[in-house]
Amino acid sequence: MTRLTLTARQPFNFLSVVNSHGWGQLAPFRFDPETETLSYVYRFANGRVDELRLNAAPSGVEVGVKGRHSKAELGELRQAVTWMAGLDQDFGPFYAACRGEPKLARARTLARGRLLRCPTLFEDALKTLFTTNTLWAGTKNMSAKLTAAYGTPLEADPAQRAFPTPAQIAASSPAAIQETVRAGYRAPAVHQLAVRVASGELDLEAFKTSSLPTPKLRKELMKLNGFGPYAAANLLMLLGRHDFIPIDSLALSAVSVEWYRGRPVTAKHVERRFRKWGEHRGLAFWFWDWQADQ
DNA sequence: GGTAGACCTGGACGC
DNA sequence: GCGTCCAGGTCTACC
Repeated sequence: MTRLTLTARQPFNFLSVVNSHGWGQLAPFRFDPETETLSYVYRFANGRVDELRLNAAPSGVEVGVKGRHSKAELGELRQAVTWMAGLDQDFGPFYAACRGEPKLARARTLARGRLLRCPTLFEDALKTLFTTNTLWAGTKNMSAKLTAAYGTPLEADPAQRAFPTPAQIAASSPAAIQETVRAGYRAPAVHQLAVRVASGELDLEAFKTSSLPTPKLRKELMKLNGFGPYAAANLLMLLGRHDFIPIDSLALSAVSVEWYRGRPVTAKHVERRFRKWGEHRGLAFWFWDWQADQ
């Protein structure tokens, strides 16, 4: 077993990352609450597949992976986990903005702000697509079925698979994806995204380091088939851009209970309530202590 | 710019 | 076991 200890910018809380949103429940992630271990079946750039085991370390994250690995593989692993757990993200300006707001009083003490991410934006994009117009059980199902149908198996335990690459999905067809993944009308969008990325026509990963202003980046994301305002805002949050709020039905309901005595509200009401948080809008919304949660 | 309806799946419910 | 209803964002057509 190889063990790496990666240091995070402080404050950092491993469980806050794991529990930041539901990604830890989506294949090929798996979380064991007893040991507080987050597992992920990772596919290296050279095609090798291994299971990563992530645990809290005093100053960041400890990564365990079976077998011997080359220097290049370990370097790739460091880079991947740093991205996934947002180890180098700085939330100082957000915490400063939270001062004086009781509804965000716990943000700094719990080191909230980081959102668990997948190694590739392609995987985050497909999972975001799987959250649209369905219940959470459906999102989990579609992620699990896509991984099981197209991902490369782990040699030691073939029941476990890595998330499929764009090429693996592109080699299939929308009809096959609809049938095996039960993705419904989303299947053509899933296949089209995979084909565009696999062919090199679309460099999704470049969005991670894009210098485009957030509104322009949002426009680019909304050009993708199946990505409307909610999905684009969700991906922007994962990219560390927090200017837009992913407004779904739960968001409308939470804002309705919080400020409008349960009366129906629209996206404009949500935006109005969080306008003052500027570039931290998404974070303020995401980590707000909602009445509806109590 | 706003609204209505179609797109799919799976869970809940009634019979 | 079967049929019906409902929740969930995006897209398109229409006003």
